[in-house]
Formats: sequence, C-alpha cells, structure tokens
Amino acid sequence: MDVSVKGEYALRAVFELSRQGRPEPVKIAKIAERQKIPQKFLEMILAQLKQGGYLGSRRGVDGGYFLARPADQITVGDILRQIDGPFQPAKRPFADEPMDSPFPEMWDRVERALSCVIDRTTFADLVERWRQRRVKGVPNWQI
Amino acid sequence: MDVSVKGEYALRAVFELSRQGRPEPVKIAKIAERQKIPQKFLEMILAQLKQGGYLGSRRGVDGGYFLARPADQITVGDILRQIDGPFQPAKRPFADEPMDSPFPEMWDRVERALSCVIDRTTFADLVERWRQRRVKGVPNWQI
DNA sequence: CGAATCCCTAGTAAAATAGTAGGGATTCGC
DNA sequence: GCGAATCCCTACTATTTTACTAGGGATTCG
Repeated sequence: MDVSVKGEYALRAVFELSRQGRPEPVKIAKIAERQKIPQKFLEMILAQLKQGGYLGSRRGVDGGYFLARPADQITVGDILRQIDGPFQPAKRPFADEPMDSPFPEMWDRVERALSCVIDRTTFADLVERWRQRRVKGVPNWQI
Repeated sequence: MDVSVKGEYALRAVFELSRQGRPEPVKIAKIAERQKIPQKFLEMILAQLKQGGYLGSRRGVDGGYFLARPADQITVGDILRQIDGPFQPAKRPFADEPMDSPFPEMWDRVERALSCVIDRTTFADLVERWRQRRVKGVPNWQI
C-alpha cells in the first residue's frame, strides 16, 4: 500500500512545474536538480507524463517541459495512475472463482476513500498550501 | 497502491476462521482448500499472524488454528499491517533532505482516509455483511 | 508408539523496481 | 546551413520483492 519512488518523482516534477505559473518550458536538468531526481530517470518519467497528456514539451535551445493544462485541472490521482497504473487495492474477483466474498465491497470503500483525497487534490491546491505554509512558517528562502 | 497476494490470503484465512464462530481449531489444510490458497504458503502466513498475536494454534491430531480474540476485535488493518508491513503511502521526509514539500501533509490525509475504512472494519463486520448478502440472494443493487 | 498436525529453515523462479548508457531527432540563434 | 542545446528513444542491468516450493523436525493425543 505504498507509492513507488517513480510515482513520487512524478509528483515532485509536476509540482515543480506548477510552482512557477509561467508558461516557459523548464528544462529536465533544472527539475532534476531542484527536486533531487536522477536526470535520466526523470526523462523517462516526463515522457510518460507527456504521453498521458499532462505535460507538453519543446526541444532545442530554450526547450523544456510545461504543464499541458492549468494546475487546477491536474490531480495527484491523475499523475499517480499514469505512472504506477490504476491502483485497485486487490485484484478484482477471480474470473474462475465463484467464492462469494465480503472483500470486493470493502475494496470499493477503500478505493472511494482514497479517491476522495487524491482525485480532489489538484496541483494548484498543493502550491497554494505550500505558499501558505511558506509565509507563516520557516523563513527558508528559495526562489 | 495495492495489496499483495499474501495480504489477500491472510485476510481470507482470518475471514474463514471468523466465519465459524466455534472455538475448535481449523486445520491449515481445510483453510487452504476452502479459500483456494497454496497450503505451504498459507502455513507461513498463519505463523506470521500467530506471532502477531491474532491467532492461536494447537498441534496434534485435533489441532489447527483459531482466532486469539473475538472477531469484533480484529480489524482488516491489523492483518494487513502484520503481513505487508505498515503502509505509509510514501517515504517520510528524507532525513537529509530539508526540501520542504507539500506532500507529507497530503500523505497524512491519505493515511487517515484509508484508516477510516480498514481500521474500522472488523472481521465480525465482514461476516455479518456477508451473511446479510447471503440471505437476500445477492440482489446486486449497487450505487 | 505412531499418526496427524503445526513448526522451522532454506531455496528459488519470475517479476518489478530503480535506475544507467548511448546515441538520435529537433529547435533556434547566428 | 552550422552547431549547440535540448528533448527523445531503445536497450540493458543490478537489486529487491514476490510468491511460492522442499524437506524435514517438534508436539499432541489416542
């Protein structure tokens, strides 16, 4: 019941892109450095997020990655599902197995509970909360 | 974000023990057969649940496993944590990394949401729901 | 005793995870 | 058009985890 490192990296990367509202592309190298992610690994992750339609990119000298849509229209659930696959807590009823069991219903509850958090938390939310804490919290600069 | 097969087996085994309220031990072989679990694998799982204090056992001719306490005092969360380990959705803040991030707070929300289901669902609940559905013949009315 | 059962230690094939390596394709300023 | 900067693509790999299997040892009880 945990998120892969790859999934975490993906979230951090999208957060990094959301943080700077500007539409200019951000280079892989920059994201990797700021979020402490191995660059080559990050390349694969970003490619996957692009093909999911969450990011866009531009090559060349002023190239980089950028959000394909506003941060308030991308949720944590979107990204996690794109990277780690759909998380059904347990395999759905075995095809051959008629064993009626009380678990599928419970897994549904789990899935709904989870969804209430991850599918309702957008990156705009994350940035906002982070800014809030920034202001009245540790005066630890950065950007 | 999924439960291991081992975890599922553990849940099914404890459910099987909860189902027959009787205090007589149930043999591994019986549980394995009724829940379609590889017997030798199940042995390891049950041993783990016993050492967690959830089950008791008796050897010999009328031996078997039994719940170490009433089914309404064992939750799904208990069993999953014992088998799959504590599920923190993502690693807690990296010790060396001061990078203040908006994610720990979100992971807390996830954990709480999850807990609301799995730590409040006892095996007594599961058995009861399962009996209910049994009675009225799976009318399958969903949402 | 001896049959039935749980108990314990090891081993292992396959898959998933977390990367690395090396170069190819675009873009853009000049 | 050249070349530097950047993204893009395919393949490889070491490590860990998963889902078991094997083989016997220790208890219990009639």
